[in-house]
Amino acid sequence: MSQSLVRALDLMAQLAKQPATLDELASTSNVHKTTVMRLLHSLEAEHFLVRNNAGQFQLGRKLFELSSLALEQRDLRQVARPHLARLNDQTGHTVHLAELEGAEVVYIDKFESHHPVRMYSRIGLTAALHSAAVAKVILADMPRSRQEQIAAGLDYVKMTENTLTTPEALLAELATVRDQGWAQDKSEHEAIVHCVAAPIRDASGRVVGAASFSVPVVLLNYEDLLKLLPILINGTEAISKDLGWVSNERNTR
Amino acid sequence: MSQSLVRALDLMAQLAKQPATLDELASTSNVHKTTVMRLLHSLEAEHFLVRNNAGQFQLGRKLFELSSLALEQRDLRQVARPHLARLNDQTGHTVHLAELEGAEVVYIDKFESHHPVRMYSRIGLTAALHSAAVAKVILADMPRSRQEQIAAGLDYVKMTENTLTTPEALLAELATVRDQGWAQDKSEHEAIVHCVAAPIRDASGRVVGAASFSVPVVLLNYEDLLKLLPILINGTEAISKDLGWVSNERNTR
DNA sequence: CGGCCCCGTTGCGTATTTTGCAACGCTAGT
DNA sequence: ACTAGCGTTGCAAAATACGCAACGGGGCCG
Repeated sequence: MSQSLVRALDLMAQLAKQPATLDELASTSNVHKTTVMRLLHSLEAEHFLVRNNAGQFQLGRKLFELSSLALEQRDLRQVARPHLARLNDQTGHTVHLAELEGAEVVYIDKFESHHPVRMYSRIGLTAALHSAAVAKVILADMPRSRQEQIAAGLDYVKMTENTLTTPEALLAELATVRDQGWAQDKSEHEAIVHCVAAPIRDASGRVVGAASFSVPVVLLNYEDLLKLLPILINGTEAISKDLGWVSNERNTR
Repeated sequence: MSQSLVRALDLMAQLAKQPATLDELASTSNVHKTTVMRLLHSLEAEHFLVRNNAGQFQLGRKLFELSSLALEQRDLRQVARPHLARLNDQTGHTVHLAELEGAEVVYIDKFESHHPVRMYSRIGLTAALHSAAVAKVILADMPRSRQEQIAAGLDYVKMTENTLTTPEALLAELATVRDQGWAQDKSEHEAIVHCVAAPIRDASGRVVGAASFSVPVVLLNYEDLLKLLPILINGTEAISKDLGWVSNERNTR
């Protein structure tokens, strides 16, 4: 496609992990040193890159600026933010907001736990479609045919004892989620955390995103986790209302 | 430099402001439609771009991922985070963290005010060197010669009544900041907010960043703002210590 | 129903832009 | 003084990106 662009994006991805020197970048990317340098210069000129005190290259302010700007553009995020902050304040637990982006479910906002035990996640990462609670919630709203298509295409990496590993299991789970109006992740992704998620709908009644609590099992057992559900659903419904959703409307997909 | 790359970065900057269609992007960037499309395709393939429901192009998850990853790489940010969170909790006011990046002072972290009146800022933006308190703090640590060089190169846009408008005024201010160990922004940037900032030092004693409180004048008058100073400095010193700074060391730049 | 406008897409020939090579300069460390 | 690591430059070759012109499919309006 566009060679130089793709190469530059790849360099940025490398630099996101850690600052590096020219030669390091050139060798790990199999691109000639000279070429790498020219790309870096362009990135630097546009402030996507800076050299740090050690003389290494690292990503620069323009990247952060575009990211935060673009994130603000997402209506869902804007509307949800105060509600999610409230959920976080009330419970002290990690709150995530996820949205469908193409064929992936992406975390677009996060509020850190107030407890010392944290879980690992990051804005911009994708949620595993067969294990994350937020993904289940979003998939559950899709037409059955699409669900089957997606379920057939996953590779069901077994991340813990409880991970669903077959399309059938996933489809059955999605049916449950759809009926009950929320989803769980009972240590299906990471053994040490479990989650509950609930859908967010817009004026058309379609699910446009999901919010979740992620809690280390050492803090709350499954039973206590479920006690957070009313609070969560209260929050997601408030967000949905802000998006124009009317609750008494018959949700006829 | 690298034409296609620079063009692609420019497209991303456009899209950060708002989602757009192919033709819109082509016309505002003076690049042929076909070319724009090919660049967009490359960006899309790398997940820097997605099409939204309306069929428009918007920035995608990879951008967010790289940004948050790269931000985590910044040692200062990592170390400062819990301290800043505490400052934010204690006071409820907006807390900023800024760092020198090349010849610019960039906001690399932010904790929102708990009060309804917020101020406008964004991670990745640069601070105005002649008015922002965080910038003053960082500049104040530089050698006099460098200060003069920078002071001579600014364009002193007058943003409020109180904005410093001459190199002399700025240099005098920097001397004061250096002596007193903190800086103010008395409605010099925005008439409705004032700030106080304090330096963060690493093991070498050099100033590596600054943290600040930004408070709307309607919430606190200047006198009350200054009462936040002990809390702020307490926080920045704690961060400095975490970075290996030893307080009794004579600060002989 | 027909025509129009907006949006994205494709094929092709050209030449501009990017690429790789080889060699150089600088600094720091031994 | 020698070496190793890092970034930089000039140049010639060609691969890559470019612009053009034209197509196709919706959706909207008359």
